[in-house]
Amino acid sequence: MLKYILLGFLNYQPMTGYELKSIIDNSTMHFWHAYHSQIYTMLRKLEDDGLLVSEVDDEADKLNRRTYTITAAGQHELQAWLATSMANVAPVKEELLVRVFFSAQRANADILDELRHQRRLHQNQLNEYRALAPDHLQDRYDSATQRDALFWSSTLKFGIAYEEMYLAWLDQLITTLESQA
Amino acid sequence: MLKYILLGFLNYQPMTGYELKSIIDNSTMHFWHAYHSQIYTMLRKLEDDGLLVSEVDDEADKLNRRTYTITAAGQHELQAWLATSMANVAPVKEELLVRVFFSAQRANADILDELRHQRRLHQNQLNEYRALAPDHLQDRYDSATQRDALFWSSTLKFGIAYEEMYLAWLDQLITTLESQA
DNA sequence: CATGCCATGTAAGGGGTTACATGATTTT
DNA sequence: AAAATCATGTAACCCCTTACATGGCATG
Repeated sequence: MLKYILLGFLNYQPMTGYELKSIIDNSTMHFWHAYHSQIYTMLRKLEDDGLLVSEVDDEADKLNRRTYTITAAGQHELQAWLATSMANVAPVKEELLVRVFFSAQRANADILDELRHQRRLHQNQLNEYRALAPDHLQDRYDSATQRDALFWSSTLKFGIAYEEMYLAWLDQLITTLESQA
Repeated sequence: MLKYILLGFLNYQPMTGYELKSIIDNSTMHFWHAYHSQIYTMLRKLEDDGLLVSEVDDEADKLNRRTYTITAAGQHELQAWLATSMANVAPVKEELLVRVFFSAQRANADILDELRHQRRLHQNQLNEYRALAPDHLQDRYDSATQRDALFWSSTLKFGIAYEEMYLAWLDQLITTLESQA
């Protein structure tokens, strides 16, 4: 998946691994994230596969910044992937639900501590998403269109709806446990 | 995480790998899933670590069914894990959002095909969750209490809320794209 | 006697996580 | 001068996914 995220961003304009890391942290974090170690490794692999080319401008800068550019083969692979259909829904993996599922033997006070802690974290997450201007990404790309902004803001809406759902669920469980005090 | 799911279920009663696979498929699938290859491997590892013990009853059955039982060390490790706090929210990984994010160059008709396809899948998922009786798990465990049922049904509520949220988000995006026809 | 389900495993490859490692530039 | 940020990489380990592989039991 990271493969297509990198191809997707580089399809707008050439970038370094560091810039890609920063953009992923600031724009896809509500549905996909990656470590820098993973990004640099994958960029090398995509270059080996002929989907990207890279160059370091030794003259102009000593930081060894390697700028990656998507190739025609890379663009083709990206479009081919986008055209394929997802056979199944992506499975959810939620650690907190594992903990809740096996919580029957724990004291309500301890469970409530953890739930309230999680509630704060998710409230923070929601606040961060809401603080993002709808066009916070558009400013970074010359080639971004109104249509890009439509899809980007749609994924952000998902992130907001997810956190709102999560908070409502937490509140429901917290209220239930409190009423047993 | 699978480690604690296996310990968690075996904390109710001894079981075989096959039974654990079946129970995971029928009860935690909305927040965690695992392949049988992973389950058998992990059970062996947990036995090596002294958290489980297993035996095959050669006399009574030829199916080589290996029944795992949690040890005191395993119970301790499970409780210790439940007592730790999650430092961060679990990151979401949603392939469909990756696709939507990079969809600007695709035709609306193609995107709508995929979104409607996903809508059907998520509607099916929601219907399945709603069809589960609130006590569908309780019947399987002698030692399950009312309190177990409370937490189990709470995680199921999460699954239902998640799918409802997902459908509402899909409908919103579908409507937006349709209005551009 | 064929199909479907019960039952358990191994192996290869891919992807994700954490830690280690280094060094330049910019800001305070 | 110190601290923060920019910038790139490697290595070990673990987990997940897919495929391969085998064989017993039950039902029609």
